[in-house]
Amino acid sequence: MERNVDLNGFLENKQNFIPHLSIDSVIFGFHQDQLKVLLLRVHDSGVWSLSGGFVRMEEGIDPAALRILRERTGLENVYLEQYHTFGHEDRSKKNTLADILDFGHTEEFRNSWLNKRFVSIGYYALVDFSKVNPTPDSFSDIAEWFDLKDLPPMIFDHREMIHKALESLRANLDTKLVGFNLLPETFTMPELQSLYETILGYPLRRNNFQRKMLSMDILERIEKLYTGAANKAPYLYKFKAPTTEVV
Amino acid sequence: MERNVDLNGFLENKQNFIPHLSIDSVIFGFHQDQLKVLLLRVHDSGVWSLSGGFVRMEEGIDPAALRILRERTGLENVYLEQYHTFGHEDRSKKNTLADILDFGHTEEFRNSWLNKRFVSIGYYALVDFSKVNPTPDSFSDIAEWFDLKDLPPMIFDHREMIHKALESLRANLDTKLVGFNLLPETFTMPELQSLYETILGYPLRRNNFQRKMLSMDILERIEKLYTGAANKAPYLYKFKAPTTEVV
DNA sequence: TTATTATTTTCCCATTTTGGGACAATAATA
DNA sequence: TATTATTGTCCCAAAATGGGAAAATAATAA
Repeated sequence: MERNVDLNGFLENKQNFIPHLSIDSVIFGFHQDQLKVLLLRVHDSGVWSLSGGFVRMEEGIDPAALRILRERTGLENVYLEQYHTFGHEDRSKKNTLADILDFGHTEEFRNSWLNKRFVSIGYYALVDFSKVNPTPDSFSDIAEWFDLKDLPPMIFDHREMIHKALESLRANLDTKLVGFNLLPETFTMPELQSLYETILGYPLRRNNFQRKMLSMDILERIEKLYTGAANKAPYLYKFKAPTTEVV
Repeated sequence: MERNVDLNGFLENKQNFIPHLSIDSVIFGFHQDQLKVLLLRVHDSGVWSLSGGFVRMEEGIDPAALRILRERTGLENVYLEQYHTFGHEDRSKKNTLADILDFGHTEEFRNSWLNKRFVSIGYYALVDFSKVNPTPDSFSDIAEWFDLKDLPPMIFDHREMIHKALESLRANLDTKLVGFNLLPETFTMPELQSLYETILGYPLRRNNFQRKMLSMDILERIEKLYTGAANKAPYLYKFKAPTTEVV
């Protein structure tokens, strides 16, 4: 079956990518009290993948990760962190592109550098959900947010990559104060608490959470936010330090 | 100048290594109250390097790291942790092997896959200093321990790799309790404290350190150690959990 | 105008953890 | 038996955390 898949010279490696090496980014967002990841659907399949790409021969891996991220989200300044490199010998043998994509040039694909074993450098990105413009790549037709607790079937070992990224995010949450990158410029204390609870996976006490956050002297209190609800209006805060930190 | 360097078919990549990808391990040891790293001297040069190697086409990166470690130390079960992947576009452009090694087949080397740009996966290993049998590889003639505070000139970006490994070790010291892998089977409390102080780089209080260690219920108190010194003999301890954890 | 309701914010006290000084124990030597 | 150099233990103050309760307040209902 012939499908309208444009691989932009990928098969011939016209862009001179490093072979056997890829980059995959877990793009985290926060929306409606849920932690989300941006996934790409492999062309006309039920299988999804992380935002990934390759490293050009003269390109650093951090710039490559930022480039890929820019292409998938439209964002320039993103909090990006390299968390682990995945290199199990069989990691790209299950749910391969060749298994999924049965477009015209399958034979050509099977023999191409794309269908070889890959070691993948894992990054995770923290973005403001509302600012992202999800854009599919050459291998996918849809870019969509998924709830972390309700992931679709995924290519290769991408599910484990997400799992490990979340572990790393949790470990960095308190030390590197990265959570703010998932929120808009201003936010309320309950919103911030919900973010923390969602990432950590367990509830926190309002009083103690607020005490801890305020004691760190990293938040600036703006005005109150009147939502129209029949209760006390929460304060808006903004993060004092620049919220985006690029690798 | 012709030198007796045996590259074991490296130049022709007879072992079918993944190109542009390497593994480097920072091997930490602890000796005479000093944190040490095992370095290899590039053949007949004053430049040293980490224990490194390449990944075979059908080999996972963790097994590859263990294989390299085994070759350099003679140890089978080592605590090994992947901490960062280094992929700056220029990282292998300064202090290159080609600059250092001017052995006969320089021209062949300059054109070989070895002289290309490499992305390197960084691991660090924690070993019992006394059990290591330092062994050079094809590119080096001596393997030697260096004090972390007195490092020699190093190839590529290996100095930064060590620095970042130490940062990672420090961050993991309390959470993963990895320090014990640097000590022999049994050790005294002052020895353990010295290890912690050396890694962290600042002094700790005896009383509080002991209280903390004992409260974790991870140490088994053995008999006393009589050294002949004119003072109270310290207890020997051993770590309850298995001290080696392989990636 | 006043009570009610749903939240947010603050306060306070008990408990736990940590900081840090002092003392007790002890192995060899004088 | 006293001395010396460590190691091991104890204790109290200070700080951090756990957790309940009260105060504040924005809209609505009476």
